[in-house]
Amino acid sequence: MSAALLHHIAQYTKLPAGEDQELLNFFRRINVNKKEMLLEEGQSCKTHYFVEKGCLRMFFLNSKGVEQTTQFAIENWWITDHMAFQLQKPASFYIQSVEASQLLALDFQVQEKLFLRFPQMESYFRQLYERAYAASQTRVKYLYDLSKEDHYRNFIEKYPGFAQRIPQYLLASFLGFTPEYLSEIRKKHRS
Amino acid sequence: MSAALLHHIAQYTKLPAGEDQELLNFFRRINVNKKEMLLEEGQSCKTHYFVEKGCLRMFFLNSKGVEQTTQFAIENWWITDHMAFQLQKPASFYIQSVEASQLLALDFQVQEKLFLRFPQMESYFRQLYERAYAASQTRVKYLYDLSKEDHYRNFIEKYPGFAQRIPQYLLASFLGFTPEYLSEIRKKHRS
DNA sequence: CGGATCGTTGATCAACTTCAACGGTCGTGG
DNA sequence: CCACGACCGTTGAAGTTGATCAACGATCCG
Repeated sequence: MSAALLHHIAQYTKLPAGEDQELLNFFRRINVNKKEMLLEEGQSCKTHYFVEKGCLRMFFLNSKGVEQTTQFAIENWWITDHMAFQLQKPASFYIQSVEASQLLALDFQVQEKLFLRFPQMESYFRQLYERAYAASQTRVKYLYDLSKEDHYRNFIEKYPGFAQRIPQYLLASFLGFTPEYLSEIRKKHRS
Repeated sequence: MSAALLHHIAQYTKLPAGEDQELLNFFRRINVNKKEMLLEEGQSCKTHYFVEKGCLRMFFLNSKGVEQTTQFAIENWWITDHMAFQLQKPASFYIQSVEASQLLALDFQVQEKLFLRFPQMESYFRQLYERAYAASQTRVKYLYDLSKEDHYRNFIEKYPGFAQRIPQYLLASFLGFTPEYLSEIRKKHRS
């Protein structure tokens, strides 16, 4: 049980043997159904989520009031509104389950205690954030460089199968264009 | 001397007293003139740069062969191609000085020794990357939400003065549009 | 079975790019 | 210290990309 997180941590750092359960005690276990809201804009963001099973998404309401998805989190991904989490300020994003999901939750106050008790976790998160930031640099590069159509092609090539896992309007929202335009691209792509 | 980095670190973590010089020995001091290249696409990216004084920029060549600036680094900022740095793979970005600059350089191999000798530096970088990633989430939000014109307005409001420090074509490149269009926006903005 | 939600299609429209041309200024060599 | 060339910012016309709006059919779920 709960092997997912421990296995993930083991890829980055070596934890002391026999203390798995004590480590897991720092986390809350959460189960959610489809379309449950885990965070809403304006709320305080107390929690960092690890997805054991399922899929979450992060989005915000853009200046026209339309939901704009900025991130998905599937198995073995962490997700939160980091600006709100770190500074303990009101969130500017929503987090919602796309599918029924099993999560582990790490609360802000608990995190500091976790680092004191397991210094290896500081190293784990250092490496995790470093990678997340690196991925973000790459993503910004794509956002600058790729046309909407190339963005679509790049996505389905990089994450084959995932496009089938989510409704099409969410994919359009994530890729940054309208469902109508996605429809047009797909038509062109088929023929 | 070199107070800038120590002062920056002190904002995130407490270093042991009297060991400043030993800490600084892990870094190389570098001075560059205007427009010197510190990293080029395809090279291995060995170094993480801290700007004590001056300004660097990161850019890539887009699919049309045009330089696309993705990041500036001024005083007290760190900069590197993180994907290439972490994985020690060929860089996909260029790093170039915008002004004559004083830098501190932390090399990849040295970094691991630094963490062993000064565990607080692991915490410093964990917090730094966490903030960088948070800022990146906010940036992606802007990239999705703001029109090019709003992007310009938002930038000069958030970083007053910086727009005067760099040539206009670099600002246009960073904001993701053509110098011609920036010119048009500025005209509209004046009147 | 019925209503709401989702994907598709086509027409019109706005934002931004591209291209070409011109004037100003900066810095470098003579 | 001057003159020349290269680079930079601006302007306007024409062209693209992708958004918006409205309408329709399909499908999912209660």
